Formats: sequence, C-alpha cells, structure tokens
Amino acid sequence: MARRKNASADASGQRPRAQDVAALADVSQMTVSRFLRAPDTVSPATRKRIAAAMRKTGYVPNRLAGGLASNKTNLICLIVADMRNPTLAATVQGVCDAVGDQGYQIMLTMGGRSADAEERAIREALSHRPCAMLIHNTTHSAMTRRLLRDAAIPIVEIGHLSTRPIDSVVSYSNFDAIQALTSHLLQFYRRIAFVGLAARYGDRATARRDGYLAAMRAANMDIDPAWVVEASDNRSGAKLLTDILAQAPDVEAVIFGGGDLAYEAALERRRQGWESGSRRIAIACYDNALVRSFPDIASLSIPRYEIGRKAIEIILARLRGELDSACRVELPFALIAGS
Amino acid sequence: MARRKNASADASGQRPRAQDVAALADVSQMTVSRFLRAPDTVSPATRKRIAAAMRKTGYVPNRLAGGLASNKTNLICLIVADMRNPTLAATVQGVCDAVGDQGYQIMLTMGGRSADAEERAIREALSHRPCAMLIHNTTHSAMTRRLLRDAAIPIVEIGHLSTRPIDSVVSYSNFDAIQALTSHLLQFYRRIAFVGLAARYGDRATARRDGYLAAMRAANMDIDPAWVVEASDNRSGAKLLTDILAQAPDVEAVIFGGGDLAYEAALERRRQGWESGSRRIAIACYDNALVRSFPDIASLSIPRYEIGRKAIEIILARLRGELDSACRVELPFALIAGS
DNA sequence: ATCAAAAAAGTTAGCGCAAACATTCTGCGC
DNA sequence: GCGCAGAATGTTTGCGCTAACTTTTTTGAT
Repeated sequence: MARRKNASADASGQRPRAQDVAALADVSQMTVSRFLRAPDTVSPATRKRIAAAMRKTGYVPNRLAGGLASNKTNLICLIVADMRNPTLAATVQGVCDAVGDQGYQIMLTMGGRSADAEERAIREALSHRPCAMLIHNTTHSAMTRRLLRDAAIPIVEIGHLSTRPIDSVVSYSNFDAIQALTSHLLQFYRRIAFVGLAARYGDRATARRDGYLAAMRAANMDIDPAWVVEASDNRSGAKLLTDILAQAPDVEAVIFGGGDLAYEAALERRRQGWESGSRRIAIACYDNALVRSFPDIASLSIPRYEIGRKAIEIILARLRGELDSACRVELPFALIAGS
Repeated sequence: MARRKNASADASGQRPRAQDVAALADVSQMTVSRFLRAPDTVSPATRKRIAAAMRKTGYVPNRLAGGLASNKTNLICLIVADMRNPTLAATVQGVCDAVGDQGYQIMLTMGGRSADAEERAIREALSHRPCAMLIHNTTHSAMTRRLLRDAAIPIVEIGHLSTRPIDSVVSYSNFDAIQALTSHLLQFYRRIAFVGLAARYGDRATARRDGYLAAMRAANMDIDPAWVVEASDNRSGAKLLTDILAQAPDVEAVIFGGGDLAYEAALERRRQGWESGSRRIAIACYDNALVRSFPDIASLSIPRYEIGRKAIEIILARLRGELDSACRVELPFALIAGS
C-alpha cells in the first residue's frame, strides 16, 4: 500500500500528520502525541516549539487513528426520533450544555420510526465506537439490546421510566404525569376524552394512556370508547377535536397526550367558538410552549432540559469512574393549572 | 503492544472483528470487508455464511479503522450555536431527512458563542475527518477559514447569504426579508421601531438591521435613535417593548428581529392592554411558530427545513461527484401579513 | 564530583480495516 | 480436455496514532 510515499519528507497536498509537526519541531512523533494528551510531561521549551510547528502546519489531530490505537473515543451518540419536536430540542441543548468544553462530541442519529430502523441506527452509531450513548426511547428489539450490552459502554435511556432498562434511565413518569393532569381535570369535569400518541411511540404512548385510564377509574368514571383515540401525527389536533365532539357531543374536556395536538385543537376551538360560553370545551395538554398564549389550558411542564443535562452528568461520572453502576433518576414534572 | 493477544483464536471479552467473523465463516478477513462494502462481488453461498457469522458474533464494523484505512468517512458535521432555537431544529430535521438512509451520520457540534469558540469547535469536528461540513454561521476567524480550506471537503454555510463564502452557501436574504417586512408595515405605520439580534450573531444581525434601515430610508422616514435597539437574549421581548415605549411613547409598531422576542412582547402587550384600541401597538416578527395564535402579527416565514435539506442535497451531489464547484442558493422567504 | 531517582524523550509494535496486487477457482467455446 | 476470460477469493502492507517499554538527560542530595 503506497498511499503516502515518503515517511518524513514534505507532505504537500496531504494533511499534516503528527510526524510532520515532529519533524518541524525537531522532536519525535511520540512527543507530539504526548503534547496533545499530557502537556505536563513535555518540557516547556519543547512545548513551545511543538505549538509553533502546529500553528505553522495547520495540524489537526486524526481521532480516527487515535481512537483506533487507544480504543477510546470522545464521542457520545444520541439516538432520537424527530428533531422537529421542540421539547426534544431542549433535551439536546441540555446535553450540549452539560458536555460543555470537556472535549466530548455529540453524534446525532435519527432512529425512531420503528424498532427495525432503530436497530440499524444504533448499529451505525456503534460502528463509530462511541464512549457512551443516550437513547430517547425505551422500546428496543432483542438484537438492539444485545448490541448495546455487548458494546459495554454507559447507556442512558430517556423519555420513559422503563421498568426494564438496559443500563441507566433518566426520565419522569409518563404515567404519573397524565394521571395527575386527569385527576386535576376531574375536579371540574366528568366526561373527559383522551388523545394518545401513535402506538409507534412505544412505552411512552402506553404509559400515558394508562395514566388517563387509571385516574378515570379511580374516580369511578365510566369511559365511553369514543373518548379514547390515537393520533396518527403531531399536527392533526383540529380534526381530532371535531371528530371526538361529533362522536361524543357531551364531552366536556379533551386531554391531548403530546406533540402540537393541543395547540392545533385550541386554534380550532377558537374558530368554532367553543372557547367560552355554553358550548365550552376544555383542553389540556402535555408540555408545549405553544399553548402559553391560551391561559385557560391546563398543562404539564416536563423537565426536558434537565433530563438531557442529568443524563450527560451520569455518563460523565461513569466515564470518569466516579460512578460504577447503573442508576435510575426520576425527575419531577409540574402541573400547570389553567385559569 | 499486546492489546489483543491471539490473531485468529477466540476473542472472548473483546468486541468481534472482521477477522473473527471470517474465521467463523471460513473465509479471509478481506472477503468479510468486501461483503460489507460491495456484496455483489461475493458469491451468494459465501454471503450467506458471512451473514450468519455476523449475526452469531454480533459483529459491528469499526469505522475508525475503516476510515483510517480508506481515508473516507460517512460523517457530516453540523456546527450550530444554540439548539433551543426551534427554527434551527427545523433545519436539523431537514438535514436528517435529506441524508435519510444513505449511510451518512450527523455529528452535531455547538460552536457559536464567539469566533474563538467556533474555531475550537471546528477544529474538534475536523479531527473526526468528516466528509463534509455544514455551518450555521458565516463569520469566521482567519484560522478557521484556513482549517476549513485545508480540509478540502465540501462546506455549506447557512443562515446568511454571505458575500465571502468559504465554499457553498444556502440561505435566504436576511436583508431582503426585514426590508420587505418593514416596507409592508410602512403602508400602515410611520414610527416603526426595530429590535435587532445581539451583535454576537454576526453578519445576520447586521443584515437584518440594515434591511430595516434601508426600508425606512427608502420611505424617507427619519429614524429616532431610540427606535433601534439590540436584544441581549431571545427572551427579553416584554422588557424591550416597555422600554421602547417609555423612551419613545409615540412608536406605532415594533419589529422584532428574531428569537422569541415578539412572542414575549405580544404577551406583555396583552397584559398592558395595548392589543387594540387607541393605545394599540403593532408587533411584527421574524419567523416564529409561537405567534400564530396572535393573528394580527405580521411575520416572515423562513424556509428553515428547506435550507437544511438543500444544503445536504448539495453536499451529497458533491460527494457523488455530480457537482464539482461551489454553489450559492438563495431560497425565498414569505411575508405573512397580519390581519 | 558522584550517583540514584525523576523527568524527558525515543523506539517498537499493532489497533482493525481497505487498497492494491496476486492467486485460485469457475464456466464455456471449440 | 485445453485454455482463457472473468469471477471469487486471498495476501501483504500501511493508514496515523498510542500503549508499553527503553534510553537519554536533568536534577539534587551528599
């Protein structure tokens, strides 16, 4: 293989290697490597020469080679479903803030549509040999679980307080959150409908629906099957609201279990004139910034940013050896009563 | 170096290599490598044996080694400032959708606060030897420009139609957008104030302010210095609105040049009772989903998703050799007149 | 000045894969 | 059955770096 001909001569046209920097600074290539990883072990005079040579050559270390040789990387992979979800964006920001300047890189992989797509995404992510992984999902195929276990790196699942975590979990309880919201509404209404997330959201969708059902049953409410529907996407709130009211005209309140559903429904409610008066319909929603301009809407505030932050804190503690076993962190949500 | 003792025997406790798969499938390691990159060149019978061996061992290729050996990666780096910005999230989604299943990975690096921080972030990103780079910023240090030029990979800058691009640019005109919005308002108002982005946003902040000034001058309006202010963050819209009206009580309309400023101002306007009537203040805003519930607010719709998508399309075309020179794409924005 | 310990720098080998080239198998016409 | 093209597979080498070890230089206590 003669991809790079001469060992120590000029490397014009090619990207500079540690070897080129070393030649310029009149040291061995190993000293350059040390300069980057442990500057303290290099004498000040040599440091100065190496730094100058690096500036001159425009050297950028090759982490492919470094990672291969040391069997270590500074990559943290983040597997998510859909970035358009602004609440997820908050988590990503929490992640980025928590890693800060500590030299770790974030790799973002979309992997959410199906268990099969997730498996491919995770396999792809693992091929870059990350030092840790953060997964915004808790429903995985058997092979996915195996791959992650074999990877032997810290893994944090977020988005759902899984009862069967692969490693660590950081989340709030989807079940408790919807249960609290439903119980709150039951103080004012009896006939409460629930719009759940699509089934492809896995555990989270189920937990939310179960939270609603539990609260209703605890209040001894009979649940009309027409009250419980499932959204196919995050935008169809308007249609779902009119559909529910067509099927069950006596519904008093509708809880929307995620996405922008509640916001779209609120706009529709305004168009239809159901915002107040005798035909008033109450709306409640999952964590969503958009509904803030409708002060009557009760909602849940989820600590998205904190989840990202805490997940990375756990990962960093594991990587530094300050923590050596899986942990489970439940963060609190807040109920925002509508006016 | 005796990190992995035996060449072909079992590798218990270690991650399986192509070599281990090869031994199990009774072929050479090279055939396994070929199976992954060009299955057509491997006979069907061998393919079957290799696939079975991979499943059995749970093999995941090591792209560090592959990238090092082939001097190619499938990494596309994305340098952004702040993920909390939901409009940027739309761009990231466009990016992810455009790369789709073609085997490219996205690496997300935060690099926006200062030119110095950007340089460090870009250097870090380049150390992973990406095959392309997408930068949501157009103001760079000299060293950053050099590093990017030396990297000799396709680079697309987004966020501003730079006049001095490093390589390709995909954006809309910040200047034209604000100019159009200002001109629109000038049909109804004369005393129009402008809240610009913080100076650290670089070219974009300047272009937006200049668009406002150009429109005002074209209409022969005298501009009171108190009308032009600069936001320090994305959330202080309420305070900025009251400050402007305290300084210049006769202002009729305020244009907010980005972030959630306009939304926060709209909530404040409602609290103050300035939404209608004699003391009415008009608000206009830059692309922002939050203001949709205030139908009177004029705003700009920016093709964020399309920018991400188009940027990746250009990158993929460059990587496939279908396009061999830098290009400049200006995408249209839309003006949404308030009611 | 002397020598041991510590600090600084060098040497060697190999991480897991793919490029380039070499070799061994097919199948097929005559 | 022979030879030969082309398909299928194997061998060798090195990508740029770091772990582990060795060697050289410096330091400081006597």
